[in-house]
Amino acid sequence: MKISAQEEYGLRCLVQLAGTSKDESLTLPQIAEREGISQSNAGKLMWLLNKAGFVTATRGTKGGYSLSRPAEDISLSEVIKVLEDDEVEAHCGSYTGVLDSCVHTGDCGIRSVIVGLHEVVQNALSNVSLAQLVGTEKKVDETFHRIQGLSQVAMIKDGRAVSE
Amino acid sequence: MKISAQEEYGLRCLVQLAGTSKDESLTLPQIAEREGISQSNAGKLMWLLNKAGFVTATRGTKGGYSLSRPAEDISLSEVIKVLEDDEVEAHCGSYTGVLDSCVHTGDCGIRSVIVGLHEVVQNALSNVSLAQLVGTEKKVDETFHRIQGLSQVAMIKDGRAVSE
DNA sequence: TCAAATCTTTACTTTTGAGTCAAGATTGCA
DNA sequence: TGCAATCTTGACTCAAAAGTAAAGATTTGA
Repeated sequence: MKISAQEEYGLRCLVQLAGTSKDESLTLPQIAEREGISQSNAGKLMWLLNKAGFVTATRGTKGGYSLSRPAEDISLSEVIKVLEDDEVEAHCGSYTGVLDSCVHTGDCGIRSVIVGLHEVVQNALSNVSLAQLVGTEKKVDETFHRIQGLSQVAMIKDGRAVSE
Repeated sequence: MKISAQEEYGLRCLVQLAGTSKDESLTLPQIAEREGISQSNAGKLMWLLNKAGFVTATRGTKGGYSLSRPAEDISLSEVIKVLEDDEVEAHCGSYTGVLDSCVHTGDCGIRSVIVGLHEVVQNALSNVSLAQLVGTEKKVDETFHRIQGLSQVAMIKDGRAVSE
């Protein structure tokens, strides 16, 4: 379970914009420099984010990119959904080994794990907004640890999960 | 955020063993056939799982693989930790763009997300055992949805997260 | 209108992960 | 002992993701 380069860099570019005052915009060279990536790469990412409606691009002198919506209203789950390139829906069609379709037809425990995991991740991400990533680590840490703690408690109280 | 081929197939091979009666073992050709992957690929995966101590391998005629511990005692979080090839600890050393180290030194909101996400996933997985994956989808679904529901409730009650 | 600044798009190259192959080592059985 | 079944290991090939490059399109301002 790993975040892809596209997800990470794309998110970072958005956070740069979120940290820029509302009436200003950032150009491709600026974004590239601030994130330590090439201008070409930044260009591709911003193109994706523009297509998805997160940013507005203006061409010509004095052009650049800015967020289309307030950073507070953009949740990470939306962003990641756009930046990740495969859908969970299609899962049974990938990882089919040497065959055309997955050997596990019908009732499949693995599938549940994949889907369940994706839900857990999306749920966690839906509780964090772009705006929260601008400042220090504290706010984010707090959010995740709250989710963390509660799940833990639930599992212990329930008791069945691990020792079933 | 995506599960790798190694994680998926490795897990599936283990589930095959978990579904085999305690005194029996499965050979490489058997595992490969049941999961629809090549024998070579299965060999590599089982070698990893053997090295990590999840399975015991016996060579020679009548040999094969079997679980080293009861399936009920093996949690998915342990398994995934072994099958995923990069550590979260090393995160700031990957995705450094064209530079040698990440441009975000010190206090970094992105890092929190990566680490927090990993914790959420590991926590969810620690509540599912190999044994639970053998049967139908129901048990797994239940577990994940329980985690899901509780996080959701917590966020709503708290209220700050999304609309801060 | 023209040139400079900027985004857009497609094609190409590089890198990394996935998968295969083949030779080697160990065990059981006749 | 010797052969057949089985796991082990490292090198190799292939495919997909990541990143780069270059030509094109749009806007602003002189």
